[in-house]
Amino acid sequence: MKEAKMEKTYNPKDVEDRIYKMWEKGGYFAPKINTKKKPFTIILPPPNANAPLHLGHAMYTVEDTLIRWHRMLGDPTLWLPGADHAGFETQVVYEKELSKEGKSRFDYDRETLYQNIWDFVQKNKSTMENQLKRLGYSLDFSREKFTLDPDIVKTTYKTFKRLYDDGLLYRDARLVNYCTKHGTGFSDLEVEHEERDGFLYYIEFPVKGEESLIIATARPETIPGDIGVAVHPKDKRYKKYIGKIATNPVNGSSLPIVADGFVKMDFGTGVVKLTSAHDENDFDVCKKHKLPLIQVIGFDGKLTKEAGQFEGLKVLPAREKVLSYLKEKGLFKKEEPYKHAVSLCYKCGTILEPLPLPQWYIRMNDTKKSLSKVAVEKVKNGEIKIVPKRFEKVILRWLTNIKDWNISRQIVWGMRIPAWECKDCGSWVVTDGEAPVKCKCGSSNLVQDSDTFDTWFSSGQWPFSTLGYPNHPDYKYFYPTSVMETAYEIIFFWVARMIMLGVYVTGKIPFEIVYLHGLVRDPKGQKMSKSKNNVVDPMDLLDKYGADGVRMGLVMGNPAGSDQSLQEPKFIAARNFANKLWNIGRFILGKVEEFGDEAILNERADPKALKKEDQEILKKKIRLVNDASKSLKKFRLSDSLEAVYQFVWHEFADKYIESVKDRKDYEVFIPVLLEVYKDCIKLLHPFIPFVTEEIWEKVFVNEKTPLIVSLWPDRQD
RNA sequence: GGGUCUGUAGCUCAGUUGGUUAGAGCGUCUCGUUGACAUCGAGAAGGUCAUAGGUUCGAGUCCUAUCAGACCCACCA
Repeated sequence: MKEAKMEKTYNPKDVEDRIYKMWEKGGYFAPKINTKKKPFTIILPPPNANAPLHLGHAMYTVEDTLIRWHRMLGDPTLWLPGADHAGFETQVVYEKELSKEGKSRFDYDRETLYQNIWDFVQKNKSTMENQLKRLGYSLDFSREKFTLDPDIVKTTYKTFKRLYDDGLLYRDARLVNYCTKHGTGFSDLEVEHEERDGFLYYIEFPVKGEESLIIATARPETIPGDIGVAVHPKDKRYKKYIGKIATNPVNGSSLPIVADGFVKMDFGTGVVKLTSAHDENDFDVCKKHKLPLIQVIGFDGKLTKEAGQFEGLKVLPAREKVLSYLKEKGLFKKEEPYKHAVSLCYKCGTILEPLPLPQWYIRMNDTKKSLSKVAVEKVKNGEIKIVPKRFEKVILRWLTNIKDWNISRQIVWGMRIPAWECKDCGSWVVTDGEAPVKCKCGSSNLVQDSDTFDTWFSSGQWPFSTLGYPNHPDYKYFYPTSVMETAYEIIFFWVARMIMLGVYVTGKIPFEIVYLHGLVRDPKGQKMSKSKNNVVDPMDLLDKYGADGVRMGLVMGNPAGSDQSLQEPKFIAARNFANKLWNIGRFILGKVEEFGDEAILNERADPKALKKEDQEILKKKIRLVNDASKSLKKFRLSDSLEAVYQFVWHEFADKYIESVKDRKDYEVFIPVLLEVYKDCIKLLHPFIPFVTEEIWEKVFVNEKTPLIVSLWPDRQD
């Protein structure tokens, strides 16, 4: 009893590390597989292994709360940690590091660059692990995974090959959203759109044997790459032009005039120039009318030799030069202000150029067994539930309008695509990772695609690849997982793709519930970003308020799916609450000491001796257990925590404990104190694990097992 | 162009299927307490729940419109 003395205030720093090590040593994070019980599983959204954790990652607290709750319910509970190599993101971060040393990625060959990034990532990975531990997360690190672990890579490759064999994967030279600064293409999702003020330029295109056509364009610099002109088939104004030949006003080339329904008669002059290689609509139309591709903008962002006299100019200077050339020739008619959306690189804001580049695409929406259709079904029929519900509409909308997914990236960092091109017959050999010996044409002149996967292609398979699909006992037992908890920001990037790939590969849903949390913003409600210099390091908060304070401060008053702005008073209140809770323990031990009867710690009160206030508080406690549990079942974590908070502070402490101070019948009220206190400690443990575990050790000295594996109040015998 | 969300006490926000005097934290004011806790207690002030209609016996909660703000999606030259 003496060595269990409690300090006057709860000091997280003296406690957290020791308690966490005790949990780890006891092996409590690792579930015991019991086929008679339904497991509870969460796969941690793998943080990007290119930087320390940010405050948003502390929202993983929601997961730890659910995990600890289920562990206390007696479910075999697995929370599997991991880290994401985060292909493009990490390469960008690493290149920034390089530029600080005055270097760039071009100073290294592929292998060296890869190895350097690998080392960089390993360092970050171990920092992150320690940070996750400091937050108290009861992750089973014995099962930790990294997206570039050999078994994960193998699984990802197998999926790639299967998609290919099933006809759901193809290689095509379409126009890709290409960032000339980063030197890679993106999927549609990574493209940012922004309204910009620009001009619509009206240019005269001479036509043999007819009056000239006037064409409105926002991109005169692409005129050297024009390959045709289009009008609407029903447009009376231009009927007579169809089939005739217009002249390219810049280089005099011949431009067939075709009719196509895609032309908007009421836009501009109702005549469109066709730039096969730099506009998606035009690209499609040209394909239909068998007009060839002329690339006038290169992958370096400069005009190609196809642009003739404009070769070597960047896009905007080229625009000026072309316009002044046209003005000289008298073919420039007018310009008018024009607001339109431009596509930007989400990383650097560079205007993306649609450029023709062969990429691997996953077919999404155009076949019976399309990935998206199956995913839509699983959400619609309720097999997968989304919390909060409003995001169901969001994800369904996206899934039903989805386009084919470009998974090729022209970067080094990531999983190299297991596809080889035969340099003799031009066909491709796709494998599940092994280098092929020969092409079907017999040639062994095979060269591997230099591209890597979109990082989301591998993380999209995370729920089953981490569990060892298809044969590992973990996969067989823990899949489908129970909950996927993540930020609503990545619902398309990640959640939707996990559903599609999970169902496609395993035939089962990857998770039953999707719980989405919101952003953690700065105190003014601004998004945190390095450029705004308003980033709060979660580790600083940890030092100030303890892990419990940070966890509680983030969860309290924050319902699923809503953003919150960081409020220090919330963390202060949470820290104070931990201290209040702690002091209730001190009070009880003080009473035990006062009456000098330690045996009372093991005894129950005689029901007949209970006073009215004893019965009252016991009754209220039962109701509390009920309410708190119900809220957790509905994923209303904040409600659960708040109910306990109110009860502990304003019922138990302010009223009952005050009422007990003058009483002498300690053999009655001390057992009551202990009974109520114990259940409160349990109800709070999922939220604030450290202080509760420490109290458990100090006050409930006769308990056989640590609090982390004790039974939830309503599960007691 | 389409869609979603938000607007509740001075501040930051809860408020699940509509139901008695609308809640919390912080802040403010008064008083108390230094033997559980000053990271404390007792009490108080403070809200036409954005606005205008509607449904209902009854609406912060449902419907419509308006205003203000945030965000997401989108190939219209």
